[in-house]
Amino acid sequence: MQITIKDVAKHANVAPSTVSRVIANSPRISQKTKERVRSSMEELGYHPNIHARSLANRSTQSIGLVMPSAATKTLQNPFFPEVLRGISTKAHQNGYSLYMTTGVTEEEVLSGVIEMVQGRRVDGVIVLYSREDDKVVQYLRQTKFPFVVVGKPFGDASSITYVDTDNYLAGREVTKHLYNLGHRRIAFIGGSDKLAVTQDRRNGYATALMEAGIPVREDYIARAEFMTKGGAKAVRELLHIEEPPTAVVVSDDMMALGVISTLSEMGLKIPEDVAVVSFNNVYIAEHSNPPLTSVEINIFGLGFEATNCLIEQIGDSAPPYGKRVIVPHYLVVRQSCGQKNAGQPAE
Amino acid sequence: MQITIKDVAKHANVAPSTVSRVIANSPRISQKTKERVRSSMEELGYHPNIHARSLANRSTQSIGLVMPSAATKTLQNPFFPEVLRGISTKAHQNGYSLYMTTGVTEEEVLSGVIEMVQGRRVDGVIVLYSREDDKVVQYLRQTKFPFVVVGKPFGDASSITYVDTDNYLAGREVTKHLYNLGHRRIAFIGGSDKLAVTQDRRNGYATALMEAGIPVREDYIARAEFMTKGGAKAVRELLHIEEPPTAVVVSDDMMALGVISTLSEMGLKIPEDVAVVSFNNVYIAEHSNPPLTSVEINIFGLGFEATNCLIEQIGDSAPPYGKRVIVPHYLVVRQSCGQKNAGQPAE
DNA sequence: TAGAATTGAGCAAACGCTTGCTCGATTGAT
DNA sequence: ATCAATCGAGCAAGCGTTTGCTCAATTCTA
Repeated sequence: MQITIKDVAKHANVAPSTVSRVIANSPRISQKTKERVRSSMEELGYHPNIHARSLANRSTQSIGLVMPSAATKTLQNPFFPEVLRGISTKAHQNGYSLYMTTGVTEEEVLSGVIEMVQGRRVDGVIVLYSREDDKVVQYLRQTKFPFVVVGKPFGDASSITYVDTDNYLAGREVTKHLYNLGHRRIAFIGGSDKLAVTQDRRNGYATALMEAGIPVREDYIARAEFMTKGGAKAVRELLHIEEPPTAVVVSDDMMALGVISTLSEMGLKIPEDVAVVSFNNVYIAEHSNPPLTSVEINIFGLGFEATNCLIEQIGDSAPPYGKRVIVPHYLVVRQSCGQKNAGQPAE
Repeated sequence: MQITIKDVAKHANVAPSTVSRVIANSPRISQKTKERVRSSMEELGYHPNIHARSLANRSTQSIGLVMPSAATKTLQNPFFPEVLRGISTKAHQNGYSLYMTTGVTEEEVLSGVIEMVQGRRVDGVIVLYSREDDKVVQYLRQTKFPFVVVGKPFGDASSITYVDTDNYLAGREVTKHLYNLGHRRIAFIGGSDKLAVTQDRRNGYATALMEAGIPVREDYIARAEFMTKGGAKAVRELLHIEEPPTAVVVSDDMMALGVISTLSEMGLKIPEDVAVVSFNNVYIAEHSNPPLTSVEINIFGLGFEATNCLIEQIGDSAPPYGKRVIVPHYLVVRQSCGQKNAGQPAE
């Protein structure tokens, strides 16, 4: 059987409550007693039972992670491991551990979350995506359970704590960069339209075009799955239109990988024939062929900050609801977008 | 406050114990009562408190994950997300959730594990690596706590359940493949020597050479960190020796990425000047430049099977200790190793 | 139709820990 | 030297479930 607080108490010749207070390092216990109890704990190899503790004081020291449905697919995108690193680092620093549920459908994910929350399995939740009409966020919000979103939430964003990249700005900058390189026919390939990240980046793209006096062509905007396959498919379509783009803004590195390998297969040179820029600057962006120009968004930082906010929220009962943290980004220029003047000038 | 079993009991006009038995779907409860209780649960939105349940039950429905120390670094290698996918899939199918601790030093990891185990936070543990003299495995084994190792454990492997690739065989095959391509000066770049995976692959490599009548040269064997940086450094050293190798077996795709980009930087062509093969066939192996020839080891399957074994172990009290599962692998030939006759024939 | 067997549900004692109160012993003030 | 204040530690009541027993009601047997 397990060694319980009673065993320790007996061994140290005190009451269980005293042991408990020693663990909590309560000032009500004398130094002498504390030492005696501590050495008993040591000697017996005592470790508190987490469930008993959580039950008694209604706090687990853990954080729930919500992945997009089909988490299992998602894990293939290096974004998630990286954000996980950030989360895990901060969580660990503060003595929290991580609790993951995965589900393949939206319903499964939601019920997983409900279980975490109602079952008091976690103290707070981090939602690793932001999707329109998302049940999870709705639920979390209405139950007033501590949570933070990675990405910009929909609806009444002002009341939700979130950490995000300024994707709108990033989209604008990237597009402008291509414009400055001489490109005039610039396309956009995004992931699911329901995702905030796609919308923001696309809007930034459109704004940049408008600022440059270039009309936004619907047929230059493609959407696809967030993986290489999606990118491959999308770019194929784009290049079949009459006046094919000379540059393309891709909303995600993995998609961009798909884009560039497809272009190579089609016999097109990057960046000479088509320039490519994308977002996230995941680990492998630098190792693709050619290396990807990509927006470094500090994914680790997103995770880290999100966890930070969550822990704040859990701690203070005074809810600093509606806090928002924007993690800075910057463009990392590599070969895939070409040099100045390398693009085909307009008309 | 939370809705408890008592609330449900009151609402359905039964005793708490009855509610509990309804949840467990005990045959001792009549169909009628079950339905009544169930609809009460539904109506009140009842969800059992996990901690109370675990406390009473002595079972959590969760699995502990042990990452190598510096987990946070490790997460950069796509191996882990992928194995996580496998684990998560199987775990989810069986109603288990995942519990992660991370630590940066070995001691931290160990104490995390002890906490999980002694604190009865998980029902079993999956160790995601295998290292010589590993305290975690020692501990787990001596406490007789259910666990399985991904990778081949050291010491008395026969008493430990594990799932693994036949890395020895894979190492042999890969080396032989290079030999058949005409290479005679074949080097090996491995990760930490303490890791079973490195040792096995290296031994396979050495065996293949010996079988081919080629002496194993110590200066052809390099070790490095398990990431691109490591690969880069190692290959630079290898190419500085007098008779540089014409082919190199790299123990990990990420290292191989480092290798090939370093080679490119040095102005060497792959596979013409140096052929490269590696292991794991992670998602991006196919997207590197040139695409990597790599051994597909079914990482997902490793995770899945490991979870499967663990759940078996948790379930049956009859311990099927010492089970071992070998997940099959196969070589995926891409450009990085070149075609037949492309290598430089010996002498 | 009486008594035995069976069925369905409740009682209450755990599970291991926390925490508001209580209370004796020490210390300090007068 | 007396009484109040202070300090250190223990008592016991939870926290929300599970589960071995008990027991009343029902069904069956003879």
